[in-house]
Amino acid sequence: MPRQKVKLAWIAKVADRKTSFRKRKNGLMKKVSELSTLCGVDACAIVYKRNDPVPDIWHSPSEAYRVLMRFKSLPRYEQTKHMFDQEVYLKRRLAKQKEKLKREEILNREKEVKLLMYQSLTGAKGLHELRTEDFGDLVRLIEKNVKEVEEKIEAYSRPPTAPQLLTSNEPMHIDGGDGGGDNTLNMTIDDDGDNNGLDMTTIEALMTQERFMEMMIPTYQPPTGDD
Amino acid sequence: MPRQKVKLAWIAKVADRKTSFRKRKNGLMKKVSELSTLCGVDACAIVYKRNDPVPDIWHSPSEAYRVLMRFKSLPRYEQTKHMFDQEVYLKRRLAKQKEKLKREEILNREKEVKLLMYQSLTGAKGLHELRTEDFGDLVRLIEKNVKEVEEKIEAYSRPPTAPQLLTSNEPMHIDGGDGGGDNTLNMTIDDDGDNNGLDMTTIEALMTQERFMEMMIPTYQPPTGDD
DNA sequence: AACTATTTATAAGT
DNA sequence: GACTTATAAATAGTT
Repeated sequence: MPRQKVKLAWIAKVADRKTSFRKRKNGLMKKVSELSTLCGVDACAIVYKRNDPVPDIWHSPSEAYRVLMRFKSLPRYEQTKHMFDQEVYLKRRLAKQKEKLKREEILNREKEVKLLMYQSLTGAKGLHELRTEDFGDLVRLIEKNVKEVEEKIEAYSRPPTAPQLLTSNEPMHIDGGDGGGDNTLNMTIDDDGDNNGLDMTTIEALMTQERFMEMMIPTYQPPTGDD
Repeated sequence: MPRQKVKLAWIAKVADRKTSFRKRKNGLMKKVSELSTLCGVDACAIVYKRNDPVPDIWHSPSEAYRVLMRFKSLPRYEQTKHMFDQEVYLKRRLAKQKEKLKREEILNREKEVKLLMYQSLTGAKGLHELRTEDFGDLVRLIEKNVKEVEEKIEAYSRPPTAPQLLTSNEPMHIDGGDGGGDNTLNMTIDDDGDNNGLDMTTIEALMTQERFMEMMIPTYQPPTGDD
């Protein structure tokens, strides 16, 4: 798959197919050999080239034969028990990929909403331009941020003469706790549908508070006359 | 083989071996699948895990069974005809690697001798310091260079009013003709043992000729008073 | 199992 | 087809 990612489909051009076959058969045989050596297991591979009744087989003749006999002596049920087929195999890979995609989509959604929030706060985009489906998520993100800011204020305003004993498994954290790498407003959107009364009025009130905006956006500059 | 190149030997640590087995079996199955899809061939792989009588097998149950029956129906001679075994396989790889090594050694030797030549020419190393076994090769290299320089001089000094008709399969070439990539003094040492009379005196005579040295070494500076 | 630094495998091109 | 090269894939060790 170098130079270009190849589609997993029958190679139409004869020359290309032959070349690919030769290379990949060698690679496969090497892999079988390595697996067998490294892990000390019986393994064999059989490959029939087109128009050639004699297959290429990996493993010493005696061992391959032994492996095959071992297989043949199993009852049919056990033979097919651990067999993959194209469909089962691809379904597994597909399921795995879908899971991965889902994770990525969640992360993307977080970034999307965060961007919306910044755009709203800086006035680059008015709240009336928001799509309805974005609104709920945006509200939840803002609630989360507000809550964290409040916790931060609470933590800082606590009298230093009476330091709270922090337990080791609950350090004073202000991060969303989703395991994100950076420490800047990185928080998950808990999609539990619980919109507890934060509405447009609240948001617009927050937006008028420069102190809040300064905390939310490190690079925010309050409007001055010389702009 | 990431993080560290692994030795092709039985993995002693159980946990490592199990991990490697799982990963590599998956990889192998994927490879068989790809080979089968891309090249449209019948292929199957059978892997017996330790202490498990039921093997993991690649391919749809029906196809794998067909492949195995196809194999079983062959006469024993044909069955073993294309079989690899560890020994044969490793011998092939070894032979290939040895060939490669030989080529590299030849190229290394060329570079070594070329370096000796430069060192001798610049006086960084006196001819009396040369090991006997290097001397023959050095002489042959110098002879080759001299011959090529003479041919070049001949080619340039030919009267332009009577241009020679060059045949297409014999263009005016001054390179050593060994297929080397660059055009700078790249030539093979023909190890035919034919040392036809070029001796220390000839070499030392050449070394006193600044014009020759300038041609041999592009960066050569003739000694001046301000050095 | 997910991640990541590396080594391998390999598609094109020569 | 063998070699080279640039790139995709596999995977050893780590967390």
